[in-house]
Amino acid sequence: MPELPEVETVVRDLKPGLVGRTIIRVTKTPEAMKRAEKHPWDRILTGQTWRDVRRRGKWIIQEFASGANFLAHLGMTGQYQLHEANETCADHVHLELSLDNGAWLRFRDIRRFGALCYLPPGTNPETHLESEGLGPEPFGVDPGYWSETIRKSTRNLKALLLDQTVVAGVGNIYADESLFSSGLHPGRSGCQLSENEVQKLRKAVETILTKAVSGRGSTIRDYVGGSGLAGSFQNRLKVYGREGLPCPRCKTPIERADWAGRSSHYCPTCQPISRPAF
DNA sequence: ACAGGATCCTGGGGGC
DNA sequence: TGCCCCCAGGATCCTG
Repeated sequence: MPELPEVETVVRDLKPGLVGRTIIRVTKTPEAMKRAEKHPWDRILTGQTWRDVRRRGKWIIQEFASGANFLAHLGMTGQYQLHEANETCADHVHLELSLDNGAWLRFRDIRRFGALCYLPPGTNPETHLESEGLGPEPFGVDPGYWSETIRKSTRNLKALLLDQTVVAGVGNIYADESLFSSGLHPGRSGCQLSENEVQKLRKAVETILTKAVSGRGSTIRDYVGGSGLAGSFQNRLKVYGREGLPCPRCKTPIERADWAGRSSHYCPTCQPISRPAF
């Protein structure tokens, strides 16, 4: 579900309510989540105090004063929210933490594709994620790295953008939007791109994600921020979810086809499959 | 090295 | 109202 802008929004919403707070009780543990590590969560989380909350790719990094880190990934339908003392608990809450100010922090995940990971003191979370293959943040990517990675690959652009080892944080929505913005067809091979095209794509990814962060992300179905507020960027999407509707640039109906096993939305006129002659 | 499919899950929407 | 089928923002694993 959530891509970089949605995860960033959750982090910004949660951070002021978590930093300095202490977990006094763990009232639900994530046994039902296959991608949550097996830990005595009750024992390792109780007493921890948040020192920082930040994002890396689609991961939420919670740094505790003890030096331990607690990582959360929202998968497709994950929600990570702070609740007031009296708020009732929805279905599919897999982790519930009671804080020292009476608030509750709940991790809810309908489809259970999310992940939870605990790193003991001494393990740097960013280094850990990078050792697992996580690629660079999409902001301020070195143009040389980008060109080298994209242009030497025969894979199609949609697959490259979705690959978290190439660049971290892009998912289906913003891959489609970035490709439209740069006039590139999702099925084009990375090695077919000119240097100009590849840099246009790099800038488009950065621009689209920045705008989406400003709009608090896109709420298509389940996504809400850390305070429960929905996103707004879904209203500014130009191709995603707009199959059959006119292209905002040229009025050609937007098409949808599978690339890299994901439904991809694009304008067949503005995003030609072969490189324009001019 | 890469494409494609299956897989982990639940729920919403459309068609009948 | 109900049932069945398809679809979904992620990521991994397997096969060819």
